Amino acid sequence: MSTKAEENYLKTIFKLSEKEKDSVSTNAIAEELETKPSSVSDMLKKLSEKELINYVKYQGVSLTPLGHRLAVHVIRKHRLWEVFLVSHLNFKWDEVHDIAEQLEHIKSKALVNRLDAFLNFPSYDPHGDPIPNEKGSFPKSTAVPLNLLKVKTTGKVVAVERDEPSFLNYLDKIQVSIGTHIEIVDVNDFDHSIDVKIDGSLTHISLEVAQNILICVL
Amino acid sequence: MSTKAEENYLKTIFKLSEKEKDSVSTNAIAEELETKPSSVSDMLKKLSEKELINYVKYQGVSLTPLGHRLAVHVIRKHRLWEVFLVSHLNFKWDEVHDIAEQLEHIKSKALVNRLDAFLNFPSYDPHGDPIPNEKGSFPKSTAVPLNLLKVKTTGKVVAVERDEPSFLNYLDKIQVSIGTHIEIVDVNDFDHSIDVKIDGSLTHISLEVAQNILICVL
DNA sequence: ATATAAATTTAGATGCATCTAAATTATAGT
DNA sequence: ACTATAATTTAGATGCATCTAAATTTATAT
Repeated sequence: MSTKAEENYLKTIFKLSEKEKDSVSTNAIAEELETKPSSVSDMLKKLSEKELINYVKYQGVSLTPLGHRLAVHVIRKHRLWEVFLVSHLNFKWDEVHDIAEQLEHIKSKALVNRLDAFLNFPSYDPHGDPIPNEKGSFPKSTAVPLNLLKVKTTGKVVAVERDEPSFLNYLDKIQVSIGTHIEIVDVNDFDHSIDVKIDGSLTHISLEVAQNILICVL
Repeated sequence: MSTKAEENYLKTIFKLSEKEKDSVSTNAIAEELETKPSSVSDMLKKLSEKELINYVKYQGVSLTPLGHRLAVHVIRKHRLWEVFLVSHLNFKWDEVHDIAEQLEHIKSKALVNRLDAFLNFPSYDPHGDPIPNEKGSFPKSTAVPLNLLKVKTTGKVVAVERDEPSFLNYLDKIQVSIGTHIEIVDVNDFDHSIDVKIDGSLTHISLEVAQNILICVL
């Protein structure tokens, strides 16, 4: 049986693995979890003993198939609870992350699967993140970060890559949500900020924001 | 902020306080929590330092107003989640206790209150136990244990006092659930077992079972 | 009233998850 | 190839929740 801390480490390693090629560094994990590298070392040793990660000292880590399965299952629970909170309890998309962080550690296979059915097997959470099914496979998606699009391209927001209320509130302010139509009007070569047309009206957004908005080109 | 263990101790002290007059003994707590009296002593010291209980060494404990509030809040969460599990996720009444034991420790005032509203502010959980409102007050109830009724009395099951699947499954088997009508046909003076008529058909039940079925006399 | 039994607490461990400070290993620049 | 720096690990603590075994206090029974 896995502890809450172990599950959070696996989830973090999974997340970092998506970006950072094959192996994930101790420091990267420490930063993501807002803890110390020494604490991470301790935990990596334990996860390795449990055969949840492949760990060679000083060489970074990767998930074993077992660890991968566990990480995906925790992510599944997190995202399903987020759907529940937004669609049935009327939370806003910027309010659900912290609560889901707690709910994702509830242990009951039956609960997850019945919740999934109750919610009609959703494929995406309120931030547009894909929800793996019971077997652990994710729905396919062809989304691209907004900053990679060329001028004149038009697309639809399908997901956002950050959970922080500050980011989500900003999106609310500029009227960006899942499904919003966006057209690239101009790209500033100096700071890579972008002029976009959001549902008709012109807005200026920074590179950092653009990188965290995923678009499906129309 | 309270830990899971602390909350479980407070809940147990609350539960035992209902029966055992004013103060609750270390041994009683240990037995209820299936732990050792020495562990209980340790925890009582901590709860006392946090001013959640009144504790005099060797003299048993009682809840302070603060401890009482916290215990009631945990019970509220437990019972609301049980309602959700049964009424929206189609769990049976004998399946929800263990899951609710986990869910009751989720920390979010907003979550509890929105769940309460989503469920339409229920007054009783699937076992008939009263659900305190946001302020901590319980709905009044005039229920009496089945074993205290006299022959010929008729009543309606309004609650059961145990959560174990073995007990609840037995009730399912003899077709007793919340709302069932029961008539006392005969009481056996030797072992205090009881002959009852349940929705028309005659059944024989033990004292122990009768003690755990709460009746509202009609 | 006092010995004995029962209940309770203390002392000293263990495992988990974390920390700081120090040591070790890897890497990058010249 | 060598050294300075960065990354990582180890050693040694701490706090939480638990345990066993031993000591202490309270209750009981003649």
